Amino acid sequence: MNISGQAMPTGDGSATQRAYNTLRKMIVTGVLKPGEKLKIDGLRQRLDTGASPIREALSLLTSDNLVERLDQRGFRTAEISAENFNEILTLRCTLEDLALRESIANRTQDWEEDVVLAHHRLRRAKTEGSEAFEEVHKAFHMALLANAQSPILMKFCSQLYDLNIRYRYLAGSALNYQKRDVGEEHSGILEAAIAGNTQEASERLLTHYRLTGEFLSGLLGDGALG
Amino acid sequence: MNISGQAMPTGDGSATQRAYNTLRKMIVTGVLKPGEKLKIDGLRQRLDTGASPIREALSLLTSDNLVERLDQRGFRTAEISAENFNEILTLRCTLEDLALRESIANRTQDWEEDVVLAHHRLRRAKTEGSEAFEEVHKAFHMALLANAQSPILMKFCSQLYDLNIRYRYLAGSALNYQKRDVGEEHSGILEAAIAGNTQEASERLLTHYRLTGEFLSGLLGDGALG
DNA sequence: AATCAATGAAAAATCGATAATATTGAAAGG
DNA sequence: CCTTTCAATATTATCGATTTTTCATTGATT
Repeated sequence: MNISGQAMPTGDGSATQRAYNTLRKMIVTGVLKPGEKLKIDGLRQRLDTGASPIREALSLLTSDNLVERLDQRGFRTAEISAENFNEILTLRCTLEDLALRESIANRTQDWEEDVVLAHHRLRRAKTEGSEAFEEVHKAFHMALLANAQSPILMKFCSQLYDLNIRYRYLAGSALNYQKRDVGEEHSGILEAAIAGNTQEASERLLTHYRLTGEFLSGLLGDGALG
Repeated sequence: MNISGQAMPTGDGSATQRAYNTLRKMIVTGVLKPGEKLKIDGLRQRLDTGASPIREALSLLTSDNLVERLDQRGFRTAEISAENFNEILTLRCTLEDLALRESIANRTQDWEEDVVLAHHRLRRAKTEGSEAFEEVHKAFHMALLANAQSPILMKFCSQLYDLNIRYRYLAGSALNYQKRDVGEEHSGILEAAIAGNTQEASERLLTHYRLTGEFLSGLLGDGALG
């Protein structure tokens, strides 16, 4: 398991793992649209690989809730909906809250350093919305939770993070209209966490998520997405 | 998705799905031991099918945390440990508590009938420990949660249920030495749930899990398992 | 006009064979 | 005696071809 807690194949070892990484990115970033039929042959050509790696990668993605498998009728990307989004947001808040509190309860110097480092990288990554930014953003949030010593919980959080970020990508540039100081929000969470201030860290984290959540939820309700 | 909320292939349609169902059962029931190497060729012969369905089934099981995928070194069943067990128990209690409360909050006549029916089938299934019993037992617990209207949460609970039941199977007959009236525990949960008594239902459910949990945890600590 | 069955095309699922990779065990060297 | 190296073996991963299933279209029948 990698740093994010996701059961993500490492690097570019096998064709299956390359396919998994590529497809996951394509779905999360919206290159493959929600509900889109995923034809094996099309993907095979697109990723320049055989059918077996594609099928295996899609099987893995099925259990990440990013792909649906229809018995004998192939695969398609998961649909989006306001209900689905709200479910993700709610679960995320519950599980990350749990993980963060546990993480802080177990806090060690090593963990504090990891979190500070992750935060530094996040600050350095200027362009919000870019692929590089999203990567360090996720890394920061996962680092906060990593000390909970709970691999399954981490995996759930990582999965939910990806499901959520998919909606962020779909909203695209609309998100930039938000008048928020996200950097300030991150710093606040970091400070509270390393100070061992569980309650405040949790509140700040959940607010951080809910602010984006309400905004996206509004877009979904208007039918601006999908 | 089926009644349990698990992303389980339906029936015996494709070879992949048969393989998935069979392998999952074999792992959960301990026919395949924890940490055991899963050689493609061996399974291929054992299940009388090709390598592709086996590999796909194993990929699916990977994301259920029942199988580990080692880059270019094949598959093996997930290891067991006291930490892993405790993590499963803790998460299960948190998530099922959440789901049950939501389920009760949304309660409808249809749901009540579903739960009563599931409970009846559970009572009728005499022989505890048998495969048939375990099936209706899971069905009962999932029925309790089903009304939470939260597919992802259901899937998590179903997954955790299977992970947990695996330890129960490994403990095997040792469990029978417990002096408990499990039937009474189930009835208590049922009554509280359909009466809309959220707090009591939740407490009874968690006690139900923790009683078994403590017992199993004891066995694990003694090194009686694994 | 609507329903149903047959047909052909498209796609998915599966198989068998091959290529790539890891593991094992024996021999050589320190 | 232990470690390292290398070849033989076992196993995984992947490909290309075949089989099976689904889907869409057409034409017949009620």
